[in-house]
Amino acid sequence: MAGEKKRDFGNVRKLASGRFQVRYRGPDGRLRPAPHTFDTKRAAQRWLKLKDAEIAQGDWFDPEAGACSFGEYAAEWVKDRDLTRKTRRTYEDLLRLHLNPTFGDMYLNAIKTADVRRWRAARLRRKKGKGQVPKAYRLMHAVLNTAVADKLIRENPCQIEGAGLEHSEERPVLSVAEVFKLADAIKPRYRALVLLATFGNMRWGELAGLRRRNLDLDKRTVRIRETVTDVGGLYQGKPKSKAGYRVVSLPELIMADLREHVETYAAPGPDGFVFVGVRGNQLRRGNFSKYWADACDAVGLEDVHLHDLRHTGNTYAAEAGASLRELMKRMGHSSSKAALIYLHAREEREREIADRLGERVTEELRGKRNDSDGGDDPPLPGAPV
DNA sequence: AGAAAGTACTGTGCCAATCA
DNA sequence: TGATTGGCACAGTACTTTCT
Repeated sequence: MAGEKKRDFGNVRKLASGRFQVRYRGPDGRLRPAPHTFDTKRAAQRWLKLKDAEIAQGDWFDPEAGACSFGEYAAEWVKDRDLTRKTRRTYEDLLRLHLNPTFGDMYLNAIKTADVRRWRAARLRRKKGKGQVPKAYRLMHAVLNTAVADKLIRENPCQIEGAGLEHSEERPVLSVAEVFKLADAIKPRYRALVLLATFGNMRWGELAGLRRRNLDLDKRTVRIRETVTDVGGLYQGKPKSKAGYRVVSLPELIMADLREHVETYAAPGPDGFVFVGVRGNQLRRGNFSKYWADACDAVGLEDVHLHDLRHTGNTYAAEAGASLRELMKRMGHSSSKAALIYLHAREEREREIADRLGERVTEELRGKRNDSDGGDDPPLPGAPV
């Protein structure tokens, strides 16, 4: 008591109602009332003590800090990030369509894990847009992680195991015959596009952005240097990653078609696009998809996407014995994970061949035993002729 | 190394504008 | 006047990077 001033941390007072109110001073010096009143003075003092300890340990959160709506905070979050147009757009859509209808007006500190769980369950019950749920969840998680870092909320309410995971179905692999059937069926102007997507392992955006000077018919190579994306108007971009810049060599098989295509359909000059519309306009997904659908119909293929050609071509390359590194280079992948999928496919194929081989041998042995005649079956696959 | 998070791309459908 | 093109909203998928 030697003149030491007692810290004015807070006080308890009796209200006219007979209940007790607590007020405490936060680290910022402002006096705040407790969120509720107390039956007894004892309970009120106890609460004040706990609050004191919380502040002393640096665990205190400004209760008003989280009093910012999720919608506003998320909008700022997106704005502050250095995102590409496309991603920005995706995030804005996810917020508007999936998150804000539920959380937009809620205060950050009011969102509980149970709310998130309920939201997710409701969304997953819907017929459409199920696939957007994990994406929206991940975005919300990321936004709220920032809110935690900003000390606006104590912890992230997005704590649902596996909610951010997506599993996509395996895409089909076409046979060489099917690829050529498609190439025959599609408008002649896009025949080369089908072949190049397959045997050059190219993405749509890479095909749409391909310029004549990057297609070397003598060296049989295609250089991937720029891509086209299509969001609120077309714009030129760069490949997905560093590895996306690449040179892919092409099989002789398709060179005649490519040559003919360039002579007949490509835009003029080295900077001209290899693939253009009837009126010389740059290709757009939305417009191309009709021709693609028609070709698929004509051939009787269902649920085949243009992108599947890229995978198909890669599976061919894997089956032809390309190494992991070579596959990565062809596809323009920067990590081995994606390419490993195709090696998997190759292994399965080899197992299939081995199985068939085994069956044939068994059959043949059985046949030998049954009729003494050896028969004149064709040779086994891989057997010396 | 595998899971999780983060980012960027592809696919579909519809409607309006424009061109041949 | 029908085919082509542009624009947009929404859905779906592929890939890279970071975390554990």
